[in-house]
Amino acid sequence: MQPAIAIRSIPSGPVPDRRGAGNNVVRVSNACSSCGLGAVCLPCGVGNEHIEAIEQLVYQRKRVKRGEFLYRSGDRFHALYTFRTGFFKSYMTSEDGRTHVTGFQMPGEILGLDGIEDERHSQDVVALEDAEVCVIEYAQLAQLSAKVPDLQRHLHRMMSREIVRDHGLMLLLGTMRADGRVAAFLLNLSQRFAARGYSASEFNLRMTREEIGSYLGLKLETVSRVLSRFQERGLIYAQNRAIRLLDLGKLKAETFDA
Amino acid sequence: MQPAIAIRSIPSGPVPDRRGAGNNVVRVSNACSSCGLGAVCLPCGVGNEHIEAIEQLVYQRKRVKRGEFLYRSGDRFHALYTFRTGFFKSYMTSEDGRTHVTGFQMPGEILGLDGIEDERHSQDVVALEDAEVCVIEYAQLAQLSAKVPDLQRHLHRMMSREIVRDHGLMLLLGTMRADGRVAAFLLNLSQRFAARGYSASEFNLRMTREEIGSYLGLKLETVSRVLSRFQERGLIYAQNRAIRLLDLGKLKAETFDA
DNA sequence: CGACCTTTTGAACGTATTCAACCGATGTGG
DNA sequence: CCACATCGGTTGAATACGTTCAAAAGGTCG
Repeated sequence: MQPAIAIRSIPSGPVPDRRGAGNNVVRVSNACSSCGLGAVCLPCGVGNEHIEAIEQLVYQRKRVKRGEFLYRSGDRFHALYTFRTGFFKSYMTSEDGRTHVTGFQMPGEILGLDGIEDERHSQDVVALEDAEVCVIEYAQLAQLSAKVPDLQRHLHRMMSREIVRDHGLMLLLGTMRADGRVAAFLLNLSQRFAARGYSASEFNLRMTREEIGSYLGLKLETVSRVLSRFQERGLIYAQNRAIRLLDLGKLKAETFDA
Repeated sequence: MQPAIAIRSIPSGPVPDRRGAGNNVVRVSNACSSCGLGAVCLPCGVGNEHIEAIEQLVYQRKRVKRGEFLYRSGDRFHALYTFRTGFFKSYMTSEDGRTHVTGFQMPGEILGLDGIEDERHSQDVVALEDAEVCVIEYAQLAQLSAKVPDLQRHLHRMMSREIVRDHGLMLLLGTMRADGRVAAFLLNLSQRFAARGYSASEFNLRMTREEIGSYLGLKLETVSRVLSRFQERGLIYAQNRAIRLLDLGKLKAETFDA
């Protein structure tokens, strides 16, 4: 048995302004410019001269506690969401009740795109960690993006990114063995933590083995076994939710055909 | 051995205007209004008063012969595509050379959305059947959709639909057994043929067992075996590319947990 | 008409799943 | 504060499913 390690939990993001508070709707007027997520969030790629306009879009903040839903399948679509702090998972349920986790979302990533098609959401989105969510009314976003080409472009890009991401996941689900899937999953998390300024090699998982398995098309026991195997081989150190990546090269190699 | 059946191949769509021909660029000005794909294509959902504007977008037609690429991974993105006749497959290739078919496209469906993100296409798209493609310059589409809210809405909807479609496929790849996958695949094709006015129960596959397998995350032998099994049980009749669905109910039942 | 590609089918194999037991951490109520 | 219940995670053994390897037949296209 290896010694336990202490991995600091990811610190909370900056606390937003609370001026002009309504009842349960808190206005956060110039939030975006002080948010620190600029590089990964909506304003990214939009010129500074339009930041103000974007800030007007995010007219409402919402707190979603761990275990609560941001939205549910069948809910009427009216807004897109991003968030400063917290962690979400999204999942689909089929007619006959099978469920599949479609993604885990980190601060700055967009949620709600599944609802545009037919004005109803087709997934459930639940917080795995308390979250501060920025609500972007779709009607307003559409209106503004018609006036600000950069914003339109950015919105399209985000949707396209989601499509490309999904294709990547399909490739993983369609062609990789269990070891490759888990390795790819860990490397993906690592990269996304790094993009947010956290350690690329040490982090805490926010989800259970079962949720990982659902995401990767594996059973929870298989995920557990693969993690144990990686640990035996010295590729990672895993203690429950705490993960330390010890050999990124070998982990990457696992994603090749193996 | 059952007797061979003759399945009519899907008739070609209407032949577009060719007035105002350039060199290899053929202008097809009021193509959309006479195309017959309205219900499934770009103009769908956009008021008649704007049809003309949309027709201006499709300023170029392109012929892509069977086996030729519409675009390739890495190609610079500049346009979205739809088509009146033909059949395409799209696929991704990973760093280490594994490939995965991400979709089979029928007339009226949109191609190219994967390229918006970083101005490069991330997939290869190849014709499985000679095709007449409508090229929609992205810059123009973006410009027009800023002026025509219905068009903007419709564009967003198409991207969202692609996202939702991909999630459905992920669910299939992540949770279904071989029989369920193949059944779901056949039913999906059936539905899409029906939406285009063709028989829902009799059609010719345009793709090989290997391509089906790549799409479904199975090997070609497995696809072949499942089809044989379905045939023995009287769910379908399959003779090479010709498919006849004999029991939609039982086929649907295959997609439930089995 | 001939070469090549696609499809089918069989048999052996390997990988992930299933079922089950156990452990440890977390949280609740007495 | 401790006892207990619950949940999440690990591990083992047997099983089931899809893959791999191989051979042969049937189609298709130049």
